[in-house]
Amino acid sequence: MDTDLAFLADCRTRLAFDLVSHTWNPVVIWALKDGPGRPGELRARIGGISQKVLTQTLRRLESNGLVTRRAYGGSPPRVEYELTSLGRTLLPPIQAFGAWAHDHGDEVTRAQDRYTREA
Amino acid sequence: MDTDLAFLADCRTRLAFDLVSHTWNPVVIWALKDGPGRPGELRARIGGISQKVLTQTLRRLESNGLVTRRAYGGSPPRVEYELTSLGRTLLPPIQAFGAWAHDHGDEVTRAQDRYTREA
DNA sequence: CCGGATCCCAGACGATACTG
DNA sequence: CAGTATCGTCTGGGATCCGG
Repeated sequence: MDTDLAFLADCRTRLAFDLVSHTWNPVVIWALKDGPGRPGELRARIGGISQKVLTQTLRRLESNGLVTRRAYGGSPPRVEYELTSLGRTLLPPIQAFGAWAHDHGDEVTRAQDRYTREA
Repeated sequence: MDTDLAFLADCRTRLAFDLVSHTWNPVVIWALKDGPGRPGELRARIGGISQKVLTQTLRRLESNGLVTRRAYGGSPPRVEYELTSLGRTLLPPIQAFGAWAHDHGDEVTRAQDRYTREA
């Protein structure tokens, strides 16, 4: 019963999955793993994310206590985002998925192809 | 650079996150972890999932090669879903998130409260 | 350079009713 | 009991323009 079903019925668990279930959350977290970053810089590291969505994502992460936003006034404006210690604790689980993807990604792709062909 | 950025730029990695980023995917996978299950039964185990969404989710998992669907004809109809071996390899990563939620879920909740109060 | 405001689309999810 | 169809809602995400 420990890691059994209460496991998923548990609200906190759902909460954790919500964190990952936003497409860009894990991507942005990972992009910050090596240290603070500025929005423009992050956009460059991550490919294919619009500026608006990046901001949204960072704000969301901030509201969850995973990221801090520091603004230095002035012109041009300068902003830096950084993982909190809480945010850093999420790196290993994210990494676990990355490793899984590395090991089994092809199988999923093949399964999809097979499924499509049979349909 | 290994687990660095190519990590997330990689399409296969995105693919893995897509698997989890559907709200119900991990929940259903976890509900199947102890063996095959019938839809009605699964709905009972999982709380708050509609029948339609459960079917959708199972089909999606099937199309990704994570679950098999076996139909025994007759009346009343009998169907069983079961994790594939590929699907089972996803259990540890999912469990990693569950563990994280168990350990840090409260902190996220508190962070959210703090954020809301400040806003 | 940052990021807010707006318009727009796709799809995830729910409720219900209906077929086999 | 399993599954489909339909209708409706809501939100994530993309594109773009504008202001600080």
